[in-house]
Amino acid sequence: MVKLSDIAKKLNISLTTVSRALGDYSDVSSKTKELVKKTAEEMGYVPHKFAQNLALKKSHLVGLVYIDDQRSDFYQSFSFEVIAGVRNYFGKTSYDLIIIPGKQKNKAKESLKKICYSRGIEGLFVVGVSVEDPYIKELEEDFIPAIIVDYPLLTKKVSYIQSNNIKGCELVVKHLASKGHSKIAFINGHSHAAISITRLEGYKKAIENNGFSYDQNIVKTGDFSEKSGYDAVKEMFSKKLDFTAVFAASDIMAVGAIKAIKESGLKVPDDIAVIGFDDILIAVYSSPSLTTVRQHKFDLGYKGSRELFKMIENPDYIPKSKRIDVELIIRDST
Amino acid sequence: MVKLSDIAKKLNISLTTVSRALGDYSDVSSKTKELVKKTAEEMGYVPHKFAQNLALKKSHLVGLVYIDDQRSDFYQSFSFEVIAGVRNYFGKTSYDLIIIPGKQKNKAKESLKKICYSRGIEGLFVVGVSVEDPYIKELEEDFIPAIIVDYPLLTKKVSYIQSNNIKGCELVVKHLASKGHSKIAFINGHSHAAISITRLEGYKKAIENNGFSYDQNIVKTGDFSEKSGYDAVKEMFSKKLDFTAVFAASDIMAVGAIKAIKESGLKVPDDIAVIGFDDILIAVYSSPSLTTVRQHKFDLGYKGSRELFKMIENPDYIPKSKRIDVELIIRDST
DNA sequence: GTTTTTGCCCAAATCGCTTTGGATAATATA
DNA sequence: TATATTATCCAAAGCGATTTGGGCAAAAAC
Repeated sequence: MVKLSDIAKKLNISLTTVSRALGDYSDVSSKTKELVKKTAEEMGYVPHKFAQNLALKKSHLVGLVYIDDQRSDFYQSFSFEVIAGVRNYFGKTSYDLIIIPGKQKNKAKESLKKICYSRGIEGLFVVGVSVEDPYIKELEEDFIPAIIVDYPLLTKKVSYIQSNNIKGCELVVKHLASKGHSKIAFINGHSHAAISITRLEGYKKAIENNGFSYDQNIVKTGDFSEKSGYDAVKEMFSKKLDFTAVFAASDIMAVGAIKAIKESGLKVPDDIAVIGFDDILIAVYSSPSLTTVRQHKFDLGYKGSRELFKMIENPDYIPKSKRIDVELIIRDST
Repeated sequence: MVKLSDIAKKLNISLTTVSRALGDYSDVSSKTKELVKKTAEEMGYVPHKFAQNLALKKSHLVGLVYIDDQRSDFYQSFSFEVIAGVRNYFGKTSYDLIIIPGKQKNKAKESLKKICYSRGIEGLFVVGVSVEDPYIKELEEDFIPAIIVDYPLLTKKVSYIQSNNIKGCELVVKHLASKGHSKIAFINGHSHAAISITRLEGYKKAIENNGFSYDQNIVKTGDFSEKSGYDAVKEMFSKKLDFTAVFAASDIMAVGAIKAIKESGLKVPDDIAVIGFDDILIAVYSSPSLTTVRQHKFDLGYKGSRELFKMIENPDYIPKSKRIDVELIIRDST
């Protein structure tokens, strides 16, 4: 590896001058600058980031915290796209993305703080951690700028971003209402996810806004899995509850719901309409294809990163929480 | 941040001794060692990796190169799981994973070499790059240990890992044969993917092994997209070609094939059986659910990383290419 | 009672870069 | 002509660790 001192030696000038020439400082003559730059190029000089970072006390590193639990079908689709947004945004900056090691069986998680301090990480982008994740506790200590997806934590250094869930619910109910549905069952996700609360709230609000009455009986709690969607519908059938549409808080649960409905000899959407939430890949390929609320996952990552970037670059910046617009994607299940 | 010198000052011993005590060197008395360790703990000392790396000339960084092209449904499912394996493996080592910036529109990709050199990256895990990707050219220069998924490049420092595609094809044909099929159409992926060649070869071999004859007419080339699977089947229908089963080189194309078959009023699997490749999420949720060759994506990542690790730790190690076993997952489409 | 070994500790150099605080010579000002 | 500016350049001090090569006293060997 060629280093500054190599260039200096070759050109018979000081290392300092080489450094300053490459940095376009004004106290280097343009002749020298050009010469240095040309030689640097020729010699294939590439600055050594570690050394730079050490000297500058800046790591230019953003940590990426995410879940890749194999059992979680959802995060596979969701996180990947969010991360694509993060990657895209930071790809344009001078920051690199480093993956924070995930859970290791047997081994207790290393503390976030240690990980960050030891690598000089300057900010954290967090997606897919659940309420009880120990990382959340640490984040609350407010020791590093961070942006969290779907977990409402707002402190001096930490903020969050999420889709406009309330609007999503409103869109769903309005759409179903326009199709003549008034008895809309709701299958919510588990309470480990902060969004579940919001979505329930959104559902209630939308039900009322559209002049329907909230019926506790047709509101079920699943766990975002296909089976839980399936079970919820089965249960409502067995109780002979009255509903003509099912709104599931995730596409995967919606798919489960459809399965249960089909098994009962009913048709989607003719007998019962089904709507999901997320618009992950499955929504397109399920049959019937799924009407759903699209979350702009890439944007969650991209715009969240933009906010994080501001926080990192300007320590005085007070972060705001962000809300990303959602969109109703109408397909064959309604 | 507390550093070695802080501990040294507090304990009134030299910085050297502190460093060596923490490093468990034998030339430090056990009394001092304990004392140092205790104080380090108390003071919340965390070693500064940059400084360590600078001194050790080791970055402990592995670069992750992958595609997150939004149009590519496949890589979303595939890469994520592979990366999960990579993350899991390296999570157990002292190496961190850094994400190599992806393509930026307008901006030419920075050369891999520069990226690696400037960050001192010690190895590369590559997944999802296509044949004509400029990165591949650079990798051929053999400048850094690397493992590539599904691209057969074997040099002194670079190796690859892939599923046992040949066996996958064999399993498929044998399974279909056992169901009484002998006219098995094949929809291959595009030739930008190195695996397409292997899979075609595997198909041919399997066809012959099972005593059938290879019929050029029912072998089509798609591009891994749903539409291409759909089109291929439509075309074969329009040509009134004779086949009772379709083997698609990807689940997504298989889904397209199913769609085309259904549209023609035929039933899957009763009239025509369909088999895919990959076993991505969609396979479970499509209807009928898809019989497919499961690639153990996590293993590709995990075992590939293990090989990469060896290559990094031991520069003399001659890398071998790896083959990961596949598994036929029988569902409702056959 | 010397000499050697051993145990324990540390000053200083190094990794590759940035930055501070002059130094020097050329140019402008008085 | 003497002085003040300005334009260029550079030596040296960090950044926070590791490592080399002694140093020194106590213990072991002679």
